[in-house]
Amino acid sequence: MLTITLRQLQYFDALARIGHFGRAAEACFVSQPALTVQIQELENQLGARLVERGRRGAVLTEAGQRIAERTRKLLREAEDLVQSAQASSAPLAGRLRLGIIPTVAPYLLPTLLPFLRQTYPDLELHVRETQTAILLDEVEAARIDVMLAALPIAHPDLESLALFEDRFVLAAPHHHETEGRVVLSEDWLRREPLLLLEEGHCFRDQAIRYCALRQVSSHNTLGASSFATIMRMVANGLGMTLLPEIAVTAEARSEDIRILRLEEPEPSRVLGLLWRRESPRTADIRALAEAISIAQQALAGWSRVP
Amino acid sequence: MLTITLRQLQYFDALARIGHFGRAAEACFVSQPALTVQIQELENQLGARLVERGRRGAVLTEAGQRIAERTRKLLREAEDLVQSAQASSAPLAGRLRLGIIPTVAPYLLPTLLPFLRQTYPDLELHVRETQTAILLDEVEAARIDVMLAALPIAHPDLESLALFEDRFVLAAPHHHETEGRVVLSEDWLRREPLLLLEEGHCFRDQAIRYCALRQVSSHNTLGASSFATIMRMVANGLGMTLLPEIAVTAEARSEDIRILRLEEPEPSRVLGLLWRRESPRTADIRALAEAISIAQQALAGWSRVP
DNA sequence: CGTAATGATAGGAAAATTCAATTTTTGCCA
DNA sequence: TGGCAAAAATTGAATTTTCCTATCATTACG
Repeated sequence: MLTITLRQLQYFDALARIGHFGRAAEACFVSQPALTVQIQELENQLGARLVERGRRGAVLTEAGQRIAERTRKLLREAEDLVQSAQASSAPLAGRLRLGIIPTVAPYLLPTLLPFLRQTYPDLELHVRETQTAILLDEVEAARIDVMLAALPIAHPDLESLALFEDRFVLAAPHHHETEGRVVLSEDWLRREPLLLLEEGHCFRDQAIRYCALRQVSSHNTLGASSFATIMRMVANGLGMTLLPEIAVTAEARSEDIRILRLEEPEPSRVLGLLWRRESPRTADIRALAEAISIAQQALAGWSRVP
Repeated sequence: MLTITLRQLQYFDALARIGHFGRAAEACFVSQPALTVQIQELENQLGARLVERGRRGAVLTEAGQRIAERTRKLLREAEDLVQSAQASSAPLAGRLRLGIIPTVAPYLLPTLLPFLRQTYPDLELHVRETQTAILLDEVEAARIDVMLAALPIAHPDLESLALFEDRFVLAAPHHHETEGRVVLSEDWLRREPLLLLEEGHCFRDQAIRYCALRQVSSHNTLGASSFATIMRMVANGLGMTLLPEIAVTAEARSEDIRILRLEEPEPSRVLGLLWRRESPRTADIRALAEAISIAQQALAGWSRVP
């Protein structure tokens, strides 16, 4: 008679992911007993033990793992169902949850958000900023609808759309008076350390890969959590950094910083959207892509890159 | 936050299928207001109108149709999830819902059920007897797990497994003293009307197709709802009929009935199981197939077909 | 108009879910 | 072994949800 409930499945999904009754309950914004009871009820309904309770929290049984997999799928589809209903009305109306990587969000959003608010007043955009790996998890679990990150990302269940190319430029202290394109040499790097973001940022990896390609070692990598910090250091003559062009306008205001183009072929990243292939919001997502492109073009227009 | 409930979806699914609040409520074993309220709640949660209420009941809106489709899919998967848990323990344990066509059920079940009860005491078999078309719907909607019917049936979402061949024999009044194989001729059919089951039984269609193949017209087709009725008439000399061999032992007990083999190539049907490709019970279903084959062989051993 | 069919609404009862507080279980370590 | 601490289960009361009966509102049709 199908007596289980979506709530039970949500609790179980949280428990399966987190492996701890108390913390899973917290993640669901309910008390531990509430979650415990629902899990027990689910086990009764299914006639199978799903988790082993032990000193170190909850561990899924074999059956539990199978069920957890189906549960995730079911919850994704339930999400889709709700989204699908919301997508029924106008384009870009209702709630849309967008994830953006930290090396893009602060530069794109100031242009994108006002534009969206004006063009699609019925859109309720939820923005989440984290690193690619976490965003990928969340897209896959239908906790966000679409993410903006650096492509390419190969994933069987995700679809992607490239939006624009974002070149990397060199930000150095103002005493560098070089004209024209710059060559990144080992020699130079020794004099002027390269400051990079902390681990986990894909931009950091891309920068390191570029250095490796240019046969220069990129040690001495501070590990800041934002360009703002790094640029403060650059302005104070503590080193230089690679900066995505999209960030130039915002981060290189100071007269103490000199923005230099790199020799051809210039390094760059391709930014694009990713979403679950089965997402019912594809129409909205394509409209969003359009909006982002417009915002980016406006942004590029103001750039003071030479 | 995913605030809809499976119950709402069940009610909506019933409403979508039935198109009438009162009767849908009845089908869900709740009162009409209960269903109405849940549908309203669902519409609120989704932020979309799903049904047009009118004088002639409820009609789905365009959005409603899309949602109904997703709802069906979701409910199917929820069913699968529950089944999948029940399938975890022993083979053929837990509830298994089997649909059988009426021209098979009464002959196979008396042998099959005791055998299953003995071999798989933990199996809780629910048997449903109806015609192929209805069974197909129910298999597809995951309201039954597997069906036994005459193959071939082509359906993208269903898998099938042929179990055994069931020949057709001729059941005629005892005054027919013919020895050996019989040829079904137009001439004969004029003297002795062919009695058939009512519309909807696939066996009726198969019988008619055989007659057409043999170039004899098969009008005068009473339309009984069971072989029992037909055989009573045959025994009283009111005509003859085609009978599946599986039914011979049960239906041709009377000395007033003569069972005659037909000339080669003998007509027959292939009986087999059908189930949804994604059903989590395939292991159980294959065990069931085994059991049915055994039951059928026992049955064939007792047959008094010449 | 009245009527019959259909869905919506109201009010109270029953069931479920939840929370805070407490107890039991479990594994660990002295 | 016995105490300790973390984790989950249980308890009991409060809250929320769901349901039912009875009634109302709307609509189309004779």
